[in-house]
Formats: sequence, structure tokens, C-alpha cells
Amino acid sequence: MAIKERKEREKQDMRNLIIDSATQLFLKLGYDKTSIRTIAEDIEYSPATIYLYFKDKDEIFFEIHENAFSILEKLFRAHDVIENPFERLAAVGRTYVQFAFDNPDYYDLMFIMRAPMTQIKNAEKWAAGDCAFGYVLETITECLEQKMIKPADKFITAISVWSFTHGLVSLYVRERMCILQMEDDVVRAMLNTSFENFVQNLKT
Amino acid sequence: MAIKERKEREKQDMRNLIIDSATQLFLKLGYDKTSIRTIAEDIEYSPATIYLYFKDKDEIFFEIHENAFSILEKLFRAHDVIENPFERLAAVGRTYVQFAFDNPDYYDLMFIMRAPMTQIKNAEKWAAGDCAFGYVLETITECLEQKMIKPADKFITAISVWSFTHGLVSLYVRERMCILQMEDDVVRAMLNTSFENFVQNLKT
DNA sequence: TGCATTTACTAAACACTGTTTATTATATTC
DNA sequence: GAATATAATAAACAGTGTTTAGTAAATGCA
Repeated sequence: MAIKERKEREKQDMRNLIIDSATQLFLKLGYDKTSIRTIAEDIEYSPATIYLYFKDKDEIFFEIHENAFSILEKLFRAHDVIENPFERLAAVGRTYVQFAFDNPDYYDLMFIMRAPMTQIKNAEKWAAGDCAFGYVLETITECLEQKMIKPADKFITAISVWSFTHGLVSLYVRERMCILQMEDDVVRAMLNTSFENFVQNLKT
Repeated sequence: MAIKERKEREKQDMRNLIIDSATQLFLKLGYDKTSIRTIAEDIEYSPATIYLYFKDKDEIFFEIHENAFSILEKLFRAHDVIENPFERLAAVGRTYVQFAFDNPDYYDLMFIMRAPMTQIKNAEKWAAGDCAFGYVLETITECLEQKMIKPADKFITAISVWSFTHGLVSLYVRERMCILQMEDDVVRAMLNTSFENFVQNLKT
């Protein structure tokens, strides 16, 4: 009975079709304008069909959120070749900032929006976030072992690095950097400078 | 003709009634569940009446957002008495973090949500934000003049201080600190420690 | 092959949302 | 007292996420 397997494949194909359409619409129109009806129209199915493959809208956006994390993780992994852990940490940070500038909608979904997080409420783990944070944590641990950055608890340091970088880009993404009354590229340059200063200050 | 003035007063009273109701509902039920209809029911008027006093929902929340800033500003001003600018900066930062912990909904509206910012799109200024950021900027300028913190551009330093602090609390408010898998009060303690470390590292 | 059952899908509805329009009742002016 | 201006609203519009009941096709079994 290969029918069961074919059905399984078709079910997965349909999920992919929905996710692909939702992702494309999300990046083009933003979260609010990507409604179940918009997706349904795009894939030429009725809105109700989508609910046969996903529990609710949040579940769709959790999947997009996970895909975005896998993109970021690949960008992180590209720095595995950097031997010096401090240089690797700096490179990962720059990649994080650049990713947010290049993909503000993905960044928003990954680190700011509430929508995808409702899926993890009182659940075991946030695997995708764990993976990205874990990468930073490992690199920081190496830096501490080799006494390349100021001695401190590794968790405190990881939280600090992440918070600082997230603060920079999230204030930008959510348009609070307008208080600077500066051109967009000037603001970005300042954020980059700010990040470089921060990283240098981590040094022993 | 004192009628015009009375009408003006009545118009302002009605605006206050709407804002007070909206604020109370927002703090109790959150942004999403505070609908125009909910507010209308609460003040015992029809939904359409609200539109005679406010352009749209965003305008209501912009006003709440401004009130929240005036609360934060008062808390900031309480530190005016601290002579040492570095100690003042540290105190303001602690107040900022505490404010976010105590009023997560206000904090969200002030620094994370898009809703109130649509009112300032391509406009002259974000007065409330300017005021709070200005206070930090002034304090940092004093610190730099008295060579109490590491020499750097005052804007870069202000952005850094704000970003770091915002990063800490916004990751907490938007529930990303769940990756730590720790009790809520432990997380808060770590965020406080992280902040104290950061402030100490600013020192010359 | 023919019939029963399961699966896949959808039209329509439900309960909401922000917002606008046409209408009515009240207050003010002349 | 009649004409005008103001204040408030009922009802509708165009959306939203989601559920329910019903249909048509594919599958399992005799």
C-alpha cells in the first residue's frame, strides 16, 4: 500500500505550497496584509482548506519564522572557518546586524513579533532560537577560555551581546531611530560604528 | 459668547473620557482586545462618536503613548538631584529597566509597537521620544565633559546605552528570553546584572 | 465490478475588527 | 418662533480569523 505514502507526500506538498505562498506574500505585503484569504486566493484554494493543513495563522508564521532561522543559521555557520573566536564573534555580530538590515520583515518575525511565539507558550523549547543563541554562547565560551574578552559569566556576556545587537537593530526596524533626525544611511553607519565600539570594548 | 469656550471644554472632556477609558482597557486587556467598540461600550457612546474626537485608533494610542512618556519623564527628572552625572546616568538606566518591568504594556507601546509611530510618519518630530532621549544625551554629554566615561562621540554613546537597555528589556517583554529556560525572577536578576556590568564598562 | 466508507474540499456563516455614511435629535443663532 | 449648526447614532462596508455543514471524489473491500 504505497497510497498512504503518496498521500503523506501530497499532504507535505500542500503544506509547502501554503508556506511558500505565505512567505512570498509576507515579504511582499507584510504580516497584516497577508491574510488567510489572500494566501487562499494565491494558491487557488478556499480559505477553509488552509485549516486542514495548519491549526491557525500563527502556526503558518511559526513555520516561516523557523525557515528564517535556518537562513540566519547558515549565515552564522559560514564563520565556522574563523579560527580566532573573538574574530568569529565579531563576524557573527556583523552578520546579525546585516541580516536585520537586509531582511527587516524576517527579523521582525524572528525577534519582535508575538505571533510565532504563541506556538511555544509553555512548551519544551524554542529550538530555532536555541540554536542561534547556542552558537553565540559557544563562541563566547571559547573567547572566555582563551581570555580574549573580559572575564564574566558566559550567560551574562551572551545576553549582553545579544541584547545590545538586538537593541540596535530593533529600534531601527521599529522606527525609533527617527529621533536622530538623520538620513537612513547615516543612521545605519552609526549603528555599525556603535556595534564595532561595543565589540572592541569586550576585549580584555 | 462663553458658549464657544464651554463647547471647547466639553470637547476636551470627551477626549479625556475616551483616552481614560482606552488607557484603562489597554492596561487591563492589552492592545488587541481594546477595540473601538469596547471603548464605546465602556463610555456608553456609539463607536461612531469616537471618530468625532479622534481621526483613527492610532491617534488614540498615540495620545496614550505620549502620556506614558510623561510618566517616564517624571521618573527620570527625579534623578536631577544626583550631582555626579555618571551616577545619574546609571540611575536613569535602572529606572528605565524598572519601568519596563513594571509597565510592560506601556513599554511596548512606547518603544516596540508600530501603532503610535504611524502618527509621526514624515512629520516634524517625535517630541516625547526626543525628550527622553535628550535627557540621556545631556547626561552622557556631562559624563564625557567630566571624562567619567570612555571618550567617544556623544551620539554613538547615547545610541549604545539606549540600544543595550532597550535590547535587554524588549527581548524580555516580547518573550525571547525563554531560551534561557530559567524562572522569571532569575531572568530579571540576570538582566539587572547585565545592565550593571554594562554601566561599569562605560567608565574611563 | 459495485457498494460503503473515508478523504479532500468548499460555500456559507459566525463573530469579530476599523471606519464611513446617511439620518435624527438637540442646541444655538437670528 | 423659524432657520441653522452641532452632536450623536444606526446601519452599512469591507475587511479579519475561524468553524460548520454539506458535497464530490478517491479508496477499501466484497
